[in-house]
Amino acid sequence: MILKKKKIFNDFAASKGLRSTRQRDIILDIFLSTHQHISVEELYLKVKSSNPGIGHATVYRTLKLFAEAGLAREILLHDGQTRYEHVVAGEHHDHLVCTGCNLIIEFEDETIEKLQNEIAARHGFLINSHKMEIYGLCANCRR
Amino acid sequence: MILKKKKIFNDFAASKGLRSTRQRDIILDIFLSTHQHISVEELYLKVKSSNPGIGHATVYRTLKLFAEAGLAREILLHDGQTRYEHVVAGEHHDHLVCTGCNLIIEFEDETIEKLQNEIAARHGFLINSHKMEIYGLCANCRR
DNA sequence: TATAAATTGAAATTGAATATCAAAAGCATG
DNA sequence: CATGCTTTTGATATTCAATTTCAATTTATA
Repeated sequence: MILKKKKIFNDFAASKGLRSTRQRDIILDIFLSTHQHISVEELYLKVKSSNPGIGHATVYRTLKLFAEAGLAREILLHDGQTRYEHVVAGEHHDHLVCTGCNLIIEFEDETIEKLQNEIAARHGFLINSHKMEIYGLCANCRR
Repeated sequence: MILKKKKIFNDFAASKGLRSTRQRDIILDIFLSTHQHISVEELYLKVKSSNPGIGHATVYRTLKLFAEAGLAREILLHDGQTRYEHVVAGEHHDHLVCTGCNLIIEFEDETIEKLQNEIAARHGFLINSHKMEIYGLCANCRR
């Protein structure tokens, strides 16, 4: 699984004529070891703790590459930080976001995906990606 | 319609103990006269052209009030600018965004809304709002 | 190994958004 | 309508994420 993702990135790098560097390997390893929805800053700190030499800009640049390669997806929630989540082939999930405690629950719904395709087709759109977030209060915060 | 919205804002202001000011009236007028998805900067420039005295900060502050009052909704697309769209009571639409030319098409789908409610219920969520954006290429850009 | 090209990282820069705070304006009261 | 209190405004400074710059380093290839 992780190996497969590394291969995806290597293939992407090769096809783009990118060079293989120690920094990108490290950042990829650490990104793959994280949970969902990590912000660039969070990942940067994680990287920095084991590899103090790696700079800010490199983490930003590298995450953009991961997104281009199809390994990661940028998500904008409402805290002013860009976050990245893992892309799992053939799977797309959306988010329930609790405005009380910032809990994020992922869900997947095939019917919604289908409807999206229909809507896009109706407007002549070729879908590349989508995102959906539902905001509200989770069971805990409702009390 | 516009009058109704002004009333909504006035009622909101009254309930919050906010004062009625020339600036807020002007910004509301101009906001109501705009098309969908205006960025704060765009609105600021519009306001400034007829009322050079009105400041940056006031436009930001006032748009936040409109959102609180339920007249406007913040949307984050992918250009680093916060945009505001008009909220129409009882109606919610989502967006098809063309990554080629930045065309934005609105759509509404009741079935999706229903599914969202079911999903939320399944997780014990109380929905407050949601947003959905589908990214891809519009009919023109596909060619 | 030498060369050319890509990559890195520190620092500077950008740009959106917010905070600060003195001056101005709104509002209630006498 | 003058007074006094509070909110609001706007110029400016500040914050903070993200990007750009560019000299030094590293990688790939011959």
